[in-house]
Amino acid sequence: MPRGPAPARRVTIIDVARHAGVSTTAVSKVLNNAYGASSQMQAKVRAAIDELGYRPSASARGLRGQTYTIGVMLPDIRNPFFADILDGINAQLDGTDYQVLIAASCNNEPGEAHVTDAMIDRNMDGVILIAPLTSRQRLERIAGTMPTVVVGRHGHSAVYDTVADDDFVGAGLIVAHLAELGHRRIAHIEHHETNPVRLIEMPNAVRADGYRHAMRAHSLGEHIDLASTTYTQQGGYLGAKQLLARPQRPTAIFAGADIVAMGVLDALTEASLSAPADISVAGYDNTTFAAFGPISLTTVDQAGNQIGTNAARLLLDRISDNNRPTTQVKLSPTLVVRRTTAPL
Amino acid sequence: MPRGPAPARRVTIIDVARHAGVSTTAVSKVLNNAYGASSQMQAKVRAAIDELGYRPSASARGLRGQTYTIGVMLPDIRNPFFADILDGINAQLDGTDYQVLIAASCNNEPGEAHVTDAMIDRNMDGVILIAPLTSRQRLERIAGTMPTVVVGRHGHSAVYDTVADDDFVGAGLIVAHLAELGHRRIAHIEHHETNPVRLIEMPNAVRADGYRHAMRAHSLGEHIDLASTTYTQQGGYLGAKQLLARPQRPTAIFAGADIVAMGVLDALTEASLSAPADISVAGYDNTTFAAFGPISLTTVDQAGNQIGTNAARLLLDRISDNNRPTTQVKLSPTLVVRRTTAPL
DNA sequence: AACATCTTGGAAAACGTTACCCGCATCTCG
DNA sequence: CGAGATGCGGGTAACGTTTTCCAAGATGTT
Repeated sequence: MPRGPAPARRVTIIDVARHAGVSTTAVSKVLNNAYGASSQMQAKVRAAIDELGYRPSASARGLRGQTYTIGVMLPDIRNPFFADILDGINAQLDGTDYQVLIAASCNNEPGEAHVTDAMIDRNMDGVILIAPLTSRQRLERIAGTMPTVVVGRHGHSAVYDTVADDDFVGAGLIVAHLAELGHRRIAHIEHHETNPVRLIEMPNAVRADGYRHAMRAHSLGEHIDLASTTYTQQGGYLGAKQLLARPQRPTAIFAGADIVAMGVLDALTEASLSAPADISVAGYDNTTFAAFGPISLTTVDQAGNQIGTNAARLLLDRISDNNRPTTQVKLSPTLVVRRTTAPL
Repeated sequence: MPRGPAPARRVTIIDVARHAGVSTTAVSKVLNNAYGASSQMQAKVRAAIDELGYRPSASARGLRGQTYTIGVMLPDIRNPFFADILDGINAQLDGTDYQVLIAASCNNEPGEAHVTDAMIDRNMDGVILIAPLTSRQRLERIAGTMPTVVVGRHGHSAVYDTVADDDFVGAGLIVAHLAELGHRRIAHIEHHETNPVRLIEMPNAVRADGYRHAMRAHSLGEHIDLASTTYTQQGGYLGAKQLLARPQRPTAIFAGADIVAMGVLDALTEASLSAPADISVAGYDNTTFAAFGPISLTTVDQAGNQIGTNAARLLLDRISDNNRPTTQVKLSPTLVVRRTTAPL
């Protein structure tokens, strides 16, 4: 069964112009709210647009100027925290002419390079890069090509704006909470990192730093105990197994991310232990699943929604004025106490 | 601090041609592996491309032909089942020149229209629409504009390919499993639906149908009991509260989706009940979180990965030959028994 | 040797927009 | 009333590709 016979040529600006009895310039002016179009002409043109169902071609527009497209690079589509950020972005961009397109699952540097190149090739008007691994140098090159906002990475740049949560403070909140409950042997599962720049800029490294600092501040320096794996469920599982095998088993585990805490709970179940009866467990991110009743994980809320809103706002600002100085937004995390942590 | 002074004009095909001492036509031919380029010239051109770091502009390409972009429309980025589909799509497209871009969170018909229009405007080479609510008529109009694959919706079309799981069979698997465990009062939480076309085509409706049919096949017709809410965690929560308030409380609840089952477990926790001790609970989709140890939900596996792989393959086929007859792929679900269901 | 065919490369015309500039009316102000 | 603004509309040249063509030389066929 072959497809319909009519390939149906697209309606172009020329068709609209002819139908309204004006020039293409006029139509373009109306489309862009540009100067030099009487209200009478605007009406005529808009009527023609509606009648013909005309929609401008983004490709053609891109060749001359804007594409009205904003790219969002996501490292991991499974982490529900990123969904919160997206909601914030969408909320801010709703009602504008911009369309958000997401590129997901670029979980390593070459993958990220591929995605950002693709966004540049497609003449996107701006990009929001979420927790990128890409080197600083490359990030700045990208930002030199198109308006860029980097989310969830610390450090200051003269060419791109940043939005991040204060992970140092956040880690401190968890340690303080656990210490207050009487815990002393508080262990941390971190995402392994050796790259020197990332050790300063990446959230995971800052959280680990915040953990160490807070432990010392509570005079618990001697109990600092880290398992170094990855920010995945698997990483949490493996990290917990390491920690449970220690001669001095910790009484509380601070997982660097909720998804890591899931892996910890998994390992506890397997070892016939439970939280908080045997071991207190805390996460980070306050994802939807942390709030889920049967889990009810103590965690840190990053206000993903606000992160997204801020990122989108900064991007729009930069699109409209590429020469303004860069901005760094740092948001304050809050502690969310639930049922996986208890007094010792 | 103003941004760098060099806007750095993009390298174009003209620059490459000049640098290699050939025509732009020649460069284009090499780029597209078109006929009429000696291997000697290919080498020259490729060298120039590498030296200059040239990348073709997708906008300009789109104006003449392909954009090498494939759009994926996702109704809900929080449902991890869709992530499995995406993985399948990416796996199939990896290594090709196509870039996948996702538009998410269009959870109603106007939202979907907005997204599909945006994809058409951007001259995408093809789209994969996942569980769309859009009317059949509009779907066919979209498919008339660009290659389209519809995922997770039953029914046959002459203009677009489809990939779906056999939800009717899947619902039967759950009912059979529960009946075998001795349950008779097996209730179902469905996604409310009144639109007549969708009652036939949407997975939720087919699952509800499969449930009814299987109940009768097991001579349990008199115990058919439905709560009609939505496929969300909230929907599961509300549905479960309804069912728990029935004079004849069910002994097993079949939730139409894992995310719904989460809500059910939530409601059980709140009512100081637990699964499977007090009530057996089953979901549908086998999402990552169903496999999560502390939850360990009995469910139906849809092989999201294979769904994605098939959808991407069909799309590539249609892009290369838009006149071949349409294909309907129907995959068979499998039962995954875990720890939320037990003998009565 | 004459003719047909194939190979290799290039010139030039699209594709659909927007930006720049120009021309004509119509005001405004001394 | 003349000169300068101002308002309004259009002509046309880009933007960076791909896609016809077409020409010229090489090769093969009678």
